[in-house]
Amino acid sequence: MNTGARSGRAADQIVQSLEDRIRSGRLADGYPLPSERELMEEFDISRTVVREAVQTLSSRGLVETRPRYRPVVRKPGFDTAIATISGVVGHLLNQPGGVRNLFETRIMVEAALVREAAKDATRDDIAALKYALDENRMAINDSELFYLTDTQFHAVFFNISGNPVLPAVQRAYTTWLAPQWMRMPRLPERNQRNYEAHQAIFEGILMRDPDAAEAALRDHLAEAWAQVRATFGDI
Amino acid sequence: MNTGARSGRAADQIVQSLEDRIRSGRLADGYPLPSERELMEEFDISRTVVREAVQTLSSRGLVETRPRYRPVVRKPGFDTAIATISGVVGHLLNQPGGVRNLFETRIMVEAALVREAAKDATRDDIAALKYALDENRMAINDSELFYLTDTQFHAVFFNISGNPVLPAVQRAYTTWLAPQWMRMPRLPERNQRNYEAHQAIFEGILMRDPDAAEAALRDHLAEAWAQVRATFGDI
DNA sequence: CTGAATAATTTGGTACAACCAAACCTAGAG
DNA sequence: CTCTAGGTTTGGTTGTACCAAATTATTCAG
Repeated sequence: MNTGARSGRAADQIVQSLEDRIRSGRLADGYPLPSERELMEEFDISRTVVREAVQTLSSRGLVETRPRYRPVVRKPGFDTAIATISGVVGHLLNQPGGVRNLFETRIMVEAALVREAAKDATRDDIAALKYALDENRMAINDSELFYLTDTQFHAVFFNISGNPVLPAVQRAYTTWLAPQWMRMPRLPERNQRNYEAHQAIFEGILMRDPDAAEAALRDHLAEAWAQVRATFGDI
Repeated sequence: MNTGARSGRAADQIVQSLEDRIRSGRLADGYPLPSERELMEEFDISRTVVREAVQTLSSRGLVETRPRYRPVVRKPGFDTAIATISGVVGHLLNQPGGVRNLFETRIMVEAALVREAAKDATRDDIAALKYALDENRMAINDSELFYLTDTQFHAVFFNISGNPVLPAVQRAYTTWLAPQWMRMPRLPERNQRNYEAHQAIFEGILMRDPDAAEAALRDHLAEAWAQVRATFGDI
């Protein structure tokens, strides 16, 4: 059937339909989509449209496509949402002030989290912090490992509230800001200083002193930023 | 030339190339993309691949496509990034606790902004707040207008820092949470209470008292949330 | 000469058939 | 039972063709 350009959007109906199936679970998470040829029969459309629909689903993060593999259904999570905008963010970060603007929001968010931690952290939360801090200390002489434990330490703050948005946000920050960090010289003495900064934040939380904890966090991140600037100049 | 499936990604190269041209300005913002047939000649590929590339660009927000019109180049901004994930976010909000999780992050972010405002707001910032507050008061009896001025008042906080990410974030919050707000009964007495809450926040900032301002903001948003729950139940 | 009506051309949306190469599946050899 | 060889399915790509809307060129009335 050749109906030409009806409304200009044949693929959208397919997208809608598949979207419903994914949300309802009729297309189960982790399983491959029906083959393109099956879909074109089922919906009575050309493969062109099927492929367009699949691509749309892919760009919305509802299916995961690798070249030459069957698309795999993915029920979207917050990480999916973040991955979706990574492309655009890449552009924004390359603009003047892009990295700085993003990093500033990170400071703001994490400062808020640290305050909340200082006010509300449970015994378990503090134990988690202590553990992460110890891991961090033991990695001072291994810069690769230190980077990991550093991230882990900060991650604790994003996990405390239990709100699933926040860990995703942290992963976004680390992903997007990683290119800068990765290309910076790894100096053990910096590790030492960073560890001490972490310790100061931890102290503030232990003391239930939001202002002190926040101040320590801000110092820490401001210094990190200064190091970035010293390496890359104004970005 | 039929080279079959070489590497599985012909469109990606085109996307890359066009992306560069957009970023460098050789494809100027606001102008239409070359026609599909021109592109297929220039890159020596089939129209299928051209269309696929264009769709990818569209999904990344680098071009704006309307059915039957030439795609228009759009240099991405933070709003573009937000628009890109709106689809996925829609899914997430329909999940249990989705709205709540998002609203909680909004409280957190805005609380942080209010604190910063209380600490650092300039004379101009405070004037802007005062103006928004007055507009808000004068709209108490017009629920439609009140909603607007309400949003405007909160917007001031997202603008103070000058970081362009934050206004985009606020637009995202208002867009994504609007469906709930829109369907809630508009009662003048609620307008009155909300105005008073805004006033309290403003007072806190005027007094340079971050704790007071934050507390007022949290009360305000918590009450808004309570109203949402009263209307929709657990969501 | 101007402006509106009209014709010609371009361009995006869709369909269909065919081909390649990688992934997948199946059956037979070891 | 494992492993390999071969055939089959499937995604990636091309080319051609057609329709209808958008754009441009042309014509003609005022």
